Amino acid sequence: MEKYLEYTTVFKALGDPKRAMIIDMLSCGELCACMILEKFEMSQSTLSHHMKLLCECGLVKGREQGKWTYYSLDADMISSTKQFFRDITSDKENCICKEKS
Amino acid sequence: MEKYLEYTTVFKALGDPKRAMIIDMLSCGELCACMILEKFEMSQSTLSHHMKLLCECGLVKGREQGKWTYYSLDADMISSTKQFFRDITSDKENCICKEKS
DNA sequence: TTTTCATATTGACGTTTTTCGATGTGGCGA
DNA sequence: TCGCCACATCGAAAAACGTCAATATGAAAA
Repeated sequence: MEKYLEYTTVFKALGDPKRAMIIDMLSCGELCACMILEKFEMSQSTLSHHMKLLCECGLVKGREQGKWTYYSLDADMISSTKQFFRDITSDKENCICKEKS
Repeated sequence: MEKYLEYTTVFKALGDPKRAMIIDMLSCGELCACMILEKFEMSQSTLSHHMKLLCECGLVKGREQGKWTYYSLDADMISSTKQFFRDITSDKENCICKEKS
């Protein structure tokens, strides 16, 4: 059950169109918050909140440099999320549906 | 932007541990609602609500037979979701981050 | 036909999420 | 040092969500 909970925050993070779009933007490389903000009609505090969620779930990493914060995708978390999604959507021997309750 | 919205409902659906677990259970094959209910501490109406969300986002299909409703995964939606996730997390030429705003 | 069973819907309630304006913080240039 | 800039945090308001008990629906059994 912990496994489901771990990825719950990831999917919740992806379950907002603006955050999904931010992930898409970061897929080409690091960007600072101000560059992301330019693309959206959103207050600065709202963006900051979205970035916090994206970092907390592990999909995104932040790197502070002087006044700026640069954000980039965390490749490990992305691939383990893909793996998780593959796991729960494919047949397997030790599926929870086969547990004797 | 419509593309992000389309998958928003899918990721929201996955963003609940019990629904992710239901997807996992269905990955081995069709199950009726009563079998799923057995695995959870959840009221019948709550499960029905979760199943409705899972169907509405497209991940799950329902098939009514007499008194029972059988649920199963929709392979097409699952593979297109994988594709979408792959798209937004991989570098590409026409990335939105490269659009001149 | 009447009852029973599986599931869906409704209405309510507390919790979480989204968003904003206002304010705080820490670095950098003047 | 002083003020500006990029970003984070706080507090509040509105909307969305998860959950339940009660009730409705519709099919099958009695």
